[in-house]
Amino acid sequence: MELNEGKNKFIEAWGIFGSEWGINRTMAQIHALLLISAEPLSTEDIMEELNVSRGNVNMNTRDLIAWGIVSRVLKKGERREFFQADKDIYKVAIKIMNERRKRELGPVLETLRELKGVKGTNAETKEFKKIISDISSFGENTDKMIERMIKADENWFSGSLMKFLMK
Amino acid sequence: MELNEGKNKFIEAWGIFGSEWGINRTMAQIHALLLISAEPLSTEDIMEELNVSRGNVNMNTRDLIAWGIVSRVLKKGERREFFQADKDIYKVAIKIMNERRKRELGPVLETLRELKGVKGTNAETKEFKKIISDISSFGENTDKMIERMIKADENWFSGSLMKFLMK
DNA sequence: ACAAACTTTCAATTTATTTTGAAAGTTTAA
DNA sequence: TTAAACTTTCAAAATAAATTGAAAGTTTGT
Repeated sequence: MELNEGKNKFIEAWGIFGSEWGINRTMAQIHALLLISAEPLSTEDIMEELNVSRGNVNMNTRDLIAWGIVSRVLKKGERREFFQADKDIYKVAIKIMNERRKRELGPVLETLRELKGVKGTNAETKEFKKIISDISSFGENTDKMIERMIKADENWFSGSLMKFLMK
Repeated sequence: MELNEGKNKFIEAWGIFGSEWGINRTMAQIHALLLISAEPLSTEDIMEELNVSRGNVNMNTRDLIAWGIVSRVLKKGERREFFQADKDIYKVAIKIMNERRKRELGPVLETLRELKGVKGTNAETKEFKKIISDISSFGENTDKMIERMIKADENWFSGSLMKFLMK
């Protein structure tokens, strides 16, 4: 397979994968493009490569930066900004997990905590409180686990425990 | 908080959470409703409770069943079918992970394997092959890890390793 | 201060996804 | 076999999400 065909296939696959997981397709494609690009790319490079508008590139690069997996870089003698993806895929995975933890898990855990305060002692209420409590514990544990992964040594994910788990 | 208000809040929260992760909102809401329901529910019960059409309930209950987290049950003396969710949240999490692994991770890993076959020895190609190889390893490891979790003792997730990880 | 170079915003449009609901299909009991 | 009870399908409609692109905003060099 030729390099160019390969690049296109990767960008396409990454876009589909992202959209299956609730991530905007173009954002995933920009991420893919930056991952496989040796040099940082400008807004115009991305527009051209993916055939999307300036506004779209602007919004999605901002999002990628907010996720902490893409950074702006400046080239000397160049006025405009370039974008560059973090190529350490373990770090990227950790950051994505952590962002989703904060943005999406957080609010649901908050709701679950409230729901534990539902009043009543009849069978129906007990059933409700039981499942809410179960889901809440599970969620809180998952949350803590991810939090610990982040706080731990940066190498945790590629380190010994991970290796043991994935052996 | 009253039970009914609590139920509604849970259904709403679960629906939002699902949709953030690429799961159709109604499907997540039906799942939520079944999770907190002491008795199995019929199609009509669900239609009424969530204000959605018969076709919608039919499609989404089928999906939930395909995911292995909801089952059909028959009540004696009743013609129609009822639906019931698996209330063991650990099992549910494992099943969801496994389904997503098969459906979504699988295809992307397949593509990555193909992409390793890209030809060329120049710097650009090497860069490409390096990142593809990294992503591929990471993906294959994640895949294997989940697979092992499934195959292992059913109690794995609530068992000692999990407890250690989440301590 | 000016204007060129560049970035950001957002209302309007396009595209994608979800939902509806009525018709077709199936099962059951008599 | 018939009809009532129930389930499934799917084209059309409704809704939600992503995208465009031009105008507004900002920064930089002279």
